[in-house]
Amino acid sequence: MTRRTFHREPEAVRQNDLIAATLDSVAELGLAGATVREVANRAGVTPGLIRRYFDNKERLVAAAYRTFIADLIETAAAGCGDGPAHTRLAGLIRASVTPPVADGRTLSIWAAFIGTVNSDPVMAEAHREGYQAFRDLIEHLVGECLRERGTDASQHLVRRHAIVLNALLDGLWIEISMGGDDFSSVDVVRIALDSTATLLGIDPAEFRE
Amino acid sequence: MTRRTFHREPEAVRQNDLIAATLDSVAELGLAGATVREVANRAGVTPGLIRRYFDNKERLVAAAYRTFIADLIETAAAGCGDGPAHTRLAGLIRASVTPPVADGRTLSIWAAFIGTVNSDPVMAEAHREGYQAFRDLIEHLVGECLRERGTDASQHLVRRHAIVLNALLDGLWIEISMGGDDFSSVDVVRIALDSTATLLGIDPAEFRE
DNA sequence: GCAGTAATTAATCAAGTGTATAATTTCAAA
DNA sequence: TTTGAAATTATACACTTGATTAATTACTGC
Repeated sequence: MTRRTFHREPEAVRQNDLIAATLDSVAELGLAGATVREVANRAGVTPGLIRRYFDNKERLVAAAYRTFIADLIETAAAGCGDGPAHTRLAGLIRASVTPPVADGRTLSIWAAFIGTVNSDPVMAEAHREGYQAFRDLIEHLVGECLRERGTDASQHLVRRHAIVLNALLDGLWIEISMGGDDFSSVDVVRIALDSTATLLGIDPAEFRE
Repeated sequence: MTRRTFHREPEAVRQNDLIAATLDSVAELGLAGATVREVANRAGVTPGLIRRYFDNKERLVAAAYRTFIADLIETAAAGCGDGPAHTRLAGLIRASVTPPVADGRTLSIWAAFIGTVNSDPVMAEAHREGYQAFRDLIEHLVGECLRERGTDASQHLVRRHAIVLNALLDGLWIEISMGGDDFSSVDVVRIALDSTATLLGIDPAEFRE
């Protein structure tokens, strides 16, 4: 009986592979399906190896969540591009309501993780970090946007607008990703942009890039 | 050695107790913590009994989800009261962003369940039912509201407004329930009502009940 | 009070879980 | 080519899980 052959990988690569395999497992099988053996199989590796890269399964899952959230925000933020603030904000919104940010797989992973936040302090911390980052990004853009057009941009108002806009984007993202409605006939990007403009008191025409 | 004493309960009562125990478990320990034994303990019952009321654990969890969603929507809808449509809509909004609809426990349960929807067809169906109900409720109220004030209430426009409003409420609900921000200084109800009025093109003053 | 039915308990099972460790294999350096 | 350290596999263990079944108990109708 011969052992299976294997080849070594740099630490960073193996970690990434394991994290990717974890996210795949969570997306397809739910958090309960992301067992050590399942993850190892998907990574083309033996279960025992996981322990060499992560102290325990909890750490692996937490690391996967951090990576997932960071990538998600980065992808959304990449839609900003550069230019005037209202263009960057529009880009962020567009990115938030279209794939790959808004899609079923992403929502599945997000929801699975969110469900643990309340009962798992480690996950709660990982969540708080990522969430704060997105909120700050929006608040910053909204502030710049208002200042750009010379309207009232007091801290209080900016914060208020950021809360509402953030909520709207979260909600739209969920609705779209869930896929329950048929948005085929409706232009979700248009809806998102027009609603944002209405909420911020901006002429919608300027938001259509 | 004597057995522990017990007393019989009507079928409906035991089922409710088991479902309530399941929801408590999910809220405090996450879905993974809602084991047959944990649920039985909380219900003051022996694990084996569960199988007399539910074919298997999956059914129990699905039943718990249905009950949870139905109660949640009912609670929110109860905020409507009666009167003119815009008053009822305002009531629904208020109820959606304040306890007991908007609170950490509710969000925890919701998130835990949502995380299973993608990988579990039974849960997916249970989810679709509840979600549709809330969406229909909003769409109906929005339509009535627009017709009430004589503005354009075409099916297309009503649907569009319902999508946006539903998203906004979902997002606000999540933000508030999550509790990350300190909404102590801000009046969330006010924010929700004003935003809705702005989106629907209604005078915010009429929305402050 | 008594008997019978059905709810409930208790005990057990096989399967799957995360973890630990020793035996192997790879690969880079000498 | 050889050697040694580190990555990887293989195996095993203790525990938890959901499920099953027989023994007991509580309650209902007579």
